[in-house]
Amino acid sequence: MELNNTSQYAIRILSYIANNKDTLCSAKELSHILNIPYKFLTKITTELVKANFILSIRGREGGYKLSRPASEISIMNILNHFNEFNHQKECLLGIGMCDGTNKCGLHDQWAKPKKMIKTMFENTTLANLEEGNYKI
Amino acid sequence: MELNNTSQYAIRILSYIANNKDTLCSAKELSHILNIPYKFLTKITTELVKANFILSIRGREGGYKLSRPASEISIMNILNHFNEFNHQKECLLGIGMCDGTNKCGLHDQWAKPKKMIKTMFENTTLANLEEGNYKI
DNA sequence: ATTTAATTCTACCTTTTAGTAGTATTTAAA
DNA sequence: TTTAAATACTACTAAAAGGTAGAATTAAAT
Repeated sequence: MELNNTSQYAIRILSYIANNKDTLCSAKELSHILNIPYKFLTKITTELVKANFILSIRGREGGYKLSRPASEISIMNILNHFNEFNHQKECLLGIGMCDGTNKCGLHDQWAKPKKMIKTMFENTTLANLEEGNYKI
Repeated sequence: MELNNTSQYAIRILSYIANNKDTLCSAKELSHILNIPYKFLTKITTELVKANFILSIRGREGGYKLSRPASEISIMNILNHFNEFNHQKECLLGIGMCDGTNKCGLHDQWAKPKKMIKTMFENTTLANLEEGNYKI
């Protein structure tokens, strides 16, 4: 009932980069400030580059920056890429597809919170995380 | 963003036992009907016995039954036992405690859905899963 | 040109979760 | 009293997630 480490890290990385759009962010900097193991972080950023969330500039003075406006990257976009929350009809109890005609014991109770979370993840973008003094 | 296998199995096992309160349920029967590997199932039922959700009757003709009325076992009770959803103040982004004065970027957005899920898990008991032809 | 500091690639190690195997214990039926 | 069928215990294996190591590549600064 929580996000896995990789997804959490990915959101925090992208969020930090979004908040520093005027400068390139190096892996070293990200690792220090976000307190994410350097080697694990670079593994994730490399994937974020391939998924086109960020662009990388290689070589000395290189680093990362967003590939598009922060307002165009939703939390749902990120989670989908890491296979979190993209099993729309998957059952809370893991018995396969769950719909009105063929549902698990928790289907009805789960429907409303699930929808709420889905909407929240879709409507929240990196731009929403920009202002404010949040934990990092 | 989903329940782990063990928790899912536990809920389904308890739910089935609740629905068959007039007979003892054997591990063999549970394994067959719920399609859960026998050995893994007995590992879980043994834990459910220790946690006092169910009673076991050993020996030939033995099996399991609820240790108390289905209405007194909530989904939250079960999840708490398996360490799902018992980190009340844990942050969605995994940066530790999250409250009004010290919060992560998603704290405010997450608050409402989280509360809703919590309430749902607390208010739903095995008795609520009894009637109806749900997937098993 | 060389050095330095950055990203990328390939491969491995560690921890947690999921699942299996075999045996011991218990108890009712035969 | 033996046997069959049930739960319980201990230990192991497999897969997935989390994390590390080291070398290769890139490109600006010197």
